[in-house]
This record gives sequence, C-alpha cells and structure tokens, in this order.
Amino acid sequence: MNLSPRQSEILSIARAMGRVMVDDLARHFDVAVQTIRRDLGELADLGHLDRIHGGAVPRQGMVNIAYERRRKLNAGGKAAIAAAVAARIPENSSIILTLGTTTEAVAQALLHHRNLTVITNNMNVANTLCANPGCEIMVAGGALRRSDGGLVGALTAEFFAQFKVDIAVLGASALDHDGDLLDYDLAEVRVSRAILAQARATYVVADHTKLTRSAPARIASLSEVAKLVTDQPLPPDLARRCADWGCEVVVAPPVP
Amino acid sequence: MNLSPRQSEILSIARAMGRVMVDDLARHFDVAVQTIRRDLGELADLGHLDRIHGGAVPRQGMVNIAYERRRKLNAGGKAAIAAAVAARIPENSSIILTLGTTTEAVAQALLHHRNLTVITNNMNVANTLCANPGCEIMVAGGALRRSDGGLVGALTAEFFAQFKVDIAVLGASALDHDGDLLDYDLAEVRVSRAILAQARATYVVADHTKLTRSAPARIASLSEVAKLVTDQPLPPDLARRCADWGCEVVVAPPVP
DNA sequence: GAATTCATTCGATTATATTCGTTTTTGACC
DNA sequence: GGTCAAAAACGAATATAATCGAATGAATTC
Repeated sequence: MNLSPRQSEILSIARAMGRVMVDDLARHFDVAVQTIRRDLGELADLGHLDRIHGGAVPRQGMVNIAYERRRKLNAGGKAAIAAAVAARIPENSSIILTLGTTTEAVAQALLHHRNLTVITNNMNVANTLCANPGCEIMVAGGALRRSDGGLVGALTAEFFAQFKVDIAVLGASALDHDGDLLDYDLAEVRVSRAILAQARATYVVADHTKLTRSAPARIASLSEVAKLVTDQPLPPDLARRCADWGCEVVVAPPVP
Repeated sequence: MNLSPRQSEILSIARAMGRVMVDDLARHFDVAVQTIRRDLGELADLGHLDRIHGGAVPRQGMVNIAYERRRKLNAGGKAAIAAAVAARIPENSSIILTLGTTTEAVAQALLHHRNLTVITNNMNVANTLCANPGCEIMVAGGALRRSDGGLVGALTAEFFAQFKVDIAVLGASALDHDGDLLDYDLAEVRVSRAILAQARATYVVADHTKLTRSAPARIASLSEVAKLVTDQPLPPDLARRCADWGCEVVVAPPVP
C-alpha cells in the first residue's frame, strides 16, 4: 500500500517531534479526528508508528510486525493460560520453554519464581527471564529465525537431547479434533519432538484460537501429554478423549 | 504490552537516577500518585523495575550496570576498531563473533553487510544483527551469563566445534606485554580456544585499555592470530614481536 | 500507634473501533 | 468532452474500551 501525502507528512512530523497527537493532527490538516485515526492505524499496521493513547510515536527497532500482532492476538487468554501454568510449576524445578507467543507469556509469568532452571530455544524467553535473577537460563543453539526469535534446526534438537527436565512447556500452532498437536515448520516439529522425549511431564499451552486452525506437520498427540492448558472449554468429544488418555485439561480462569 | 511515553520516561529516569519516588514522579508528570503507582506496578510486572516502598529501582537483570559502564568505556575507540574490522570482513563470508563489548560494536558495524553467516555466543550480538536481514545468525547454545549476555560452558565449546568459518573476531579481557590474550573466566577461555581452532583467520579486537590490564587465564598468543585491531599504537617491543609473528597490527583511525 | 504507602474499587472522562451514509475521485465507455 | 458506475476518502454516530483520579480499607514503615 502506498502512503497518502498526508500520511507521509504525519510520519515525518512524528519522526521530527518524537510524538504526534490525534487532535493536533486533525487541526493541522483540518480533517476529522477519525480520519487521522485511520491514518495512524494504517501507519501502525505498516510498522511505521506505534499507537499510544491519544496519538502515536515512531516505531523503534522491533523487526517483526506480524509477530507483534500475533502476540497481541488474544493476549488476555494467553495471560490467563500463562498464570495457570506458572501456578503449576513449582520453584526449584527445571523446565523447558519452547517457541510461541503463549510460551513467552509463560516466561513473563515466571518472573518471580525462584531457583528455576529454564532451557529454551526462544530468544524472547531468554531475554525476558534475564530479569529474574533466581533463574538459571540455558539457551539452545541453532539457527536464529528472525520471524519469532526462535532457534531451530538439527543442532537445536541435539542440544535438548543432553538434558532431562521436570516439565516441558510446549506451544503448538494448531490443535485438531483428534487431539493432535500440529505445526507449520518441520524443523520446529523435530525440535518439539526431541523436547517431548526429554521431559518427565509435558504441559501443552494452546489458546482456543488454535482449535480452529490447522497445520501440516504433526508434533505429537495429546495422549503423550500430562496437561493441556487452554483458555476456553474444549469441544465435548475432544474433552472426553483427553479424559480417556489421562491428559488433564486445565481451563485457565481469566485474569482481570 | 506497549509502554506509554510516561512509562518510558519513568524508566529512563529510574535508570539515570538509580531510584524514583512516587511523589516526585506524580509532581513531575502532574498526575495523581495512583496513576504513577499503576505505571510502576506495570513496569514491575514487565520486569523492568523493582518496587520499593515509596518508589522503585531499576531491576538489574541483563541490564547490568557494570556492563553498561564497560560498554561506554572508550566507546569512541571501540567504534573505530569496529569500523576497521567491518571494513576487513568481506560480504558473503562466514564469521564468528564472541563475547565482549568491542565485539558487540563490530556487530553494530556489520549491520549493512550482506549475505553474512554469523555464529555467536553473545546474545547482544544476536539481538543486534537481527536487524540485518542479509545476515544468517547461528546462536551457540550454553548457559546464559546475565552479566554480559554471554553463552558459556562446555556445551558452547562443543557447538562451535561443528563449524568452520572464514574469520573469527575474538575479544579479550586483557593483552599482556608478551602478546598473550588473557581472560578472567576459564569457561570463556575454553570457548575462545575452541573458536580459534575453527577459523581460517582470527582477528583480535582490543582497545588500548586492555594493554594495561591483566587477567589470570590465558586464551592464546598473538602469534596464532592473523590481525590485531586496536585504537592506539602498540608499545614498540610488542609491535616488533607481532611483526615477527606475522600478526598484522591495525590501528583503527578514529571515526568522526 | 501514627503516619505513610499500598491495592482495589468505582465513576467520570476521554480515546477508540466500527458502522453507515455522503462526498469526492477514478476510470471506462459512449 | 460527457456520463455513469465503481471505488475510495471522509465525516458523523454509536458502542466499546482505556485512562485517570478519588475514596476506601489494609499493609507497611518508623
């Protein structure tokens, strides 16, 4: 999409002033505030600006817009799941955190746990948990994927093979009606499978939006998993299947 | 969640002053103390601050004060060295970047190189080069050291053993008169030695402050190194020795 | 134990998303 | 050129959501 002249000017004003306000811009261009809002919204979608209440600021850094948007998608549900998972991870334990925005929310929720050992192939998780001094962090080696800060590939799987942890927190791109965990990227699936083998218990985190999606590669079945933590009740047939498998389904209560 | 402008400013005030008080901030921004409290609470939840009674202090996680200071120390010299090194790294090549603030400056200077493969055990380097889409990044696995974002340990050394690169850019804590590269941490030294073995050519980066320092562990001798890039001429005896060894000494011209 | 400071709730204000109808622009065709 | 239909841009109205400040009682510091 091309920028309108007004949008270009908004952008240069924003960059020059460090911040623009909706009202000021509406007066400056003599248009309605809704029009300005639309412009700002589009500029934000294109990654040029960040919306703030009442205006916008030029975006600094952060390479990946699509990923930022994914992170905001159902942020409430993810926070709820994260809190529920964190409550089920005891202090003084060792865990693996994998890729995915939900997993990153779990890392946020673990900021105040003490004496954790966290092994992760997610740069965002590592950066987040840096702020928790009571947490030893092992970063898995591998090729860095810009789109989400993930470390993937054969070397990553090998790395995980050297550990054995209490709990693995596994993300997934999709969760189908048969209870299969699915993903888009085969390299990532291999890593996930290696992780599954190295954990005494596996918790899968997946918000309800994952139930309506599909993906080509299969990671595992919920039958191999100890808990599924989600934010809305499962469809009855899947819930029954989980019960048969002994996979505990945790529906996280919303956090206020 | 995105930080509001006020939250960002609170954060930078906190980092600059070492501490912020609720009342002061409320007066400074001309808002109610409850509003400030809310901001501080959110910043604390995000791991940026720690609440104390009446205010907050910056959380020292990865935002290591000592490290930040080291990074600012002789920043000009480091930038000069970085530019000189970047000029000597051709595009379409594979390199290793190790720990150290000077190495991080090199990463900064490589932001516009194309088609690089960079292998690093430095989280800061990885985060920086994320912004360069023409650069494939491999992150070495290992234990994350909060003080400098370094990945160290036996696993890290093993990881590097699987690669062979054109150039390794090696940092060092100290450089003594005999031309020995020294470091404080034995685990890091092991990694550095593993790297030395995996590179067709090694460039050592060390600004002049490293010449007056010492450290207990020996990484290698300059005789094993192709180039030493520094920011001020070496003492004559060391310069002569480097010449004998065939180690080219590059004195980087200051950048304007 | 007195005084701050804090967390929480509530309501008021303001900003936002969304929808809809109007105006303007565009481009194709006669 | 002129006409028309489709598309885009815009503004108004509405419901939703975010922000802020005041009030309350609990927790804390001294």
